[in-house]
Amino acid sequence: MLALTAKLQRPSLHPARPVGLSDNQLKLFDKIFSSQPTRNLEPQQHLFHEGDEDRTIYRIETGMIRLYRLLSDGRRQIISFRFAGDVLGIEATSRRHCSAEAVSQAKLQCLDSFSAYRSLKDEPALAPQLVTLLSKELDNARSQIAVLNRRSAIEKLAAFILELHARQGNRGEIELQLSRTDIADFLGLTIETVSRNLTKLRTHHVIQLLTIHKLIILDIGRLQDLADGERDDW
Amino acid sequence: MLALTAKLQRPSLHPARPVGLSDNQLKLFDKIFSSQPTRNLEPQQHLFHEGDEDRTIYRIETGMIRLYRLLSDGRRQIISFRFAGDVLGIEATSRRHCSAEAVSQAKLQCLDSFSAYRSLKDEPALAPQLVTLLSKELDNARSQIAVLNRRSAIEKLAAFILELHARQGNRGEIELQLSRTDIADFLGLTIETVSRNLTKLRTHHVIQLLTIHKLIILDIGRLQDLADGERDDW
DNA sequence: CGAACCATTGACCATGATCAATGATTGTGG
DNA sequence: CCACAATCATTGATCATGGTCAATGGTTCG
Repeated sequence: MLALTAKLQRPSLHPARPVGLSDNQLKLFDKIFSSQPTRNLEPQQHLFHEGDEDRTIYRIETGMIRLYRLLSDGRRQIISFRFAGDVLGIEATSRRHCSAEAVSQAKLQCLDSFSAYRSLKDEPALAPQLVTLLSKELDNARSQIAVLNRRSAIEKLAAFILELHARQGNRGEIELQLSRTDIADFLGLTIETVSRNLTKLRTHHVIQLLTIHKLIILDIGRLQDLADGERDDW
Repeated sequence: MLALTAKLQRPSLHPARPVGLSDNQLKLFDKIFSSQPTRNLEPQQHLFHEGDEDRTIYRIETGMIRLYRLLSDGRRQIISFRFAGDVLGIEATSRRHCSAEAVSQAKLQCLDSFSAYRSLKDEPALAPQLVTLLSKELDNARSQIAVLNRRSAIEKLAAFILELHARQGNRGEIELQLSRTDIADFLGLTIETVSRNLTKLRTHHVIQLLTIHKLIILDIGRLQDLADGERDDW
């Protein structure tokens, strides 16, 4: 999921532990994934649904995927956004725990779990790496638990922007391929609250909105303070 | 973590996927854990802290453990409560992601990760089981993400009580070994809100409080409805 | 160009946090 | 064993945050 370069002990949307793999781990996975078929997804197309029995493991080559669950009242909780290099679906035991849907056009490498477990026999070094991968996802999920609770809308949003910023290589312009609804469903807010707080950041010259889906950070220190819950009584 | 028997699609505190292991999985783990040393913890004693480098894996024999993280403002987010049979700490990669502390007196079996990975060589069937175990924790964490967000205090509390009830074998009396602060830190509420909503449940004859740490469910249907967000405008 | 969708803004309201006081329970030392 | 302190829980009053409803403005696509 998204990584964030943040001070230690400061709860961020996700502390700096990306789900992706280190270089030598990548090599092993490359070897396994390389001979596998790929799959292309159009925006809004589903990869799998909550409850599905399929157990394919995917690695994102390009594009962006959202994982989500539907709540009883029809609301959608986005669990995580996943990017190129991330691995999806190792966690499926008998059924999918959540749905996966393309945000942007995406290309994925597919690996059925039988092949994966066969590979485990030839390649025992793979097991600890699977554990590592899952551990990072778990860490990630737990970070979000710590974040979603009892943090104000502005804190969540500031942290989210910083996260995207870090994830996109700290470049000046930040691409929001996401709709306001996506952001809201991820942060556990309404679109109105997201919109209002973006405006607040804008009018206080912390960010600048170039278009609806593109923004620049003007005052990253301020943004960091906000994400950390430092009080600013504007 | 806690398991909850709830209708499908109805978000519960945790859908019915307990972290514990199935019988034949237990046998394998028994074999590995059996020759290992144990450790006893007094209430409020820590097993490990966030950031620690130790990578021991534990299985709870008796007692109750809470996993938590500290937020920058000093607040504590309880990630999960763990009971007898649950396994802790497989997810540690280089450092602990969260702290573990005994709620009640607890006895744990310890397994250092070197032994675990050595066992993996002799026992290749173990790897998928480790994955399963972690997957369940991940599922669990994600369930809590879906739950903590945008659910009212009464929904959270009702679901929590049902969870404890299921976890304690659906017996009449429910033991709350936890303080109000524990509950609040788990559900992302304040102790005042927890207290007020317990009172609300009490005055509407949904539960009865025997002592501060013991309660009976009087109207489980009502409680279920509340947990599911069915509107009751008392 | 118009329709459909998405985002913004405003007014109002409900929920739960905060501050504060009182009651209950637990633990400790005389 | 009681008395006192300390901790924990309950209850009340007030307030702020963010949700809801509603209207308007922008963007995109056929």
